[in-house]
Amino acid sequence: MPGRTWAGTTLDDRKALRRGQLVAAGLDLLGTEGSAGTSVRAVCRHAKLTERYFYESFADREELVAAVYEHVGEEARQALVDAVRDAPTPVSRAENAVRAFVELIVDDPRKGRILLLAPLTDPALTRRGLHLLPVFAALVGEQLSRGDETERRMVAVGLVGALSNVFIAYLDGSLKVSRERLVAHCVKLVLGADGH
Amino acid sequence: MPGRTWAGTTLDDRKALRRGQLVAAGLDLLGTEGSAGTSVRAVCRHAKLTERYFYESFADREELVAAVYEHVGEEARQALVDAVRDAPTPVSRAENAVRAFVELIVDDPRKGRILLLAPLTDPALTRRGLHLLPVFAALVGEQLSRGDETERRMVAVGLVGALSNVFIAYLDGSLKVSRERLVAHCVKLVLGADGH
DNA sequence: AGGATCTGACAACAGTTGTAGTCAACCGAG
DNA sequence: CTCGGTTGACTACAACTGTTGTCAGATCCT
Repeated sequence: MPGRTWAGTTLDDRKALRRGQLVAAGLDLLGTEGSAGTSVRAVCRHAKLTERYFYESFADREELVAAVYEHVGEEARQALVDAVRDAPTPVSRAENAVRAFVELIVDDPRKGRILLLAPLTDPALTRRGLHLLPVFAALVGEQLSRGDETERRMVAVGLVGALSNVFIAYLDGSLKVSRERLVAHCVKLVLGADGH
Repeated sequence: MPGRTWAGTTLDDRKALRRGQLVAAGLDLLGTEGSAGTSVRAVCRHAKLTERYFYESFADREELVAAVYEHVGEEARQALVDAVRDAPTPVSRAENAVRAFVELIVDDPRKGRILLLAPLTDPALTRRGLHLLPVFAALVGEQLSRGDETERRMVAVGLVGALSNVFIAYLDGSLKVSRERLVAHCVKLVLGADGH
């Protein structure tokens, strides 16, 4: 019972479409204007929809922000998984992963800002503890060869912090360096964190 | 011409005292409730003063936030300078510096949160580019022995990011580890960033 | 005691926020 | 053609924001 069709599309189709527009608008605003500029009204204006449709897809502002963050996070996770698969040596794995991530955030700095900055700046995300960095850190930690449980965890947390900071500096232009050199340095960080 | 004395204190004295109360209240709110909870009204409520006295000492909300941040930043800077002075070897310098910083933010996590998180989360600080981490990073960079200009800069940025992330994880309890071990690990990070 | 000065509570302004509701217009299936 | 689901513009609400202004009363010097 998807309801009767309308202009060739079912109601659910259009609803999903509108949801997509809202998420896209949220991604745009959160990635450029930042958290403060991402209000329900601003998102609706940006998506050229009215508030009514906002609450059709999201219970409140928080849900939208979470959806945007998870959307970007999933994209990044997928990119990393794809990059690491079929890479035989640890060195090539690190290189591929770093390169994939750099490509993602250079192609679209909004996503980098959302991934790295938003969880620190938006109450809706900090309140939920919605923080993918720990998740990535855990993944990294599993790859490490040396040390006991907490040792690996500390190393992973530090490594993720180092990478984040370097990326952020690169993103906002305060670290002027070629992309190749950025990648090379990050690879060195990743490798250095493990085997030393 | 300090004006006539009042209840034993001059006007300027009381004005400075009120300013102190406001900064203290701002520190408390910014370090616990975060940026969103640090409104002019909330600060005044917290300091048990009325808005009138707020604008007696600060032109606007931004000035208060900046004052709080600079207050905490100066405290940290002083603690680091004191810790490093009279430490002969690079190793003892690193150890003392890390220990001093940990003491500062363990004694009072509000200060850690302000120092590490606030510049990322509060528009009043990001807008001013008021970010002490780059300053610290620059200081660290000068201490490094190897590499050319940009190389040192990248290393310093990464190191500061690693330390920040470890501290933040420690602060919010997601990194459960003894203080001694935290210090030891951070020292290792600092030393490892340079001589490898 | 008189009078300048300082204090604190409070109101007012215009703005934005999240969230909910109303209502006329539209559209396509029967 | 008509009727009901769908749309979008709009208003309403209460809560908050930064900021400025008012005004009665307390305080202390002369």
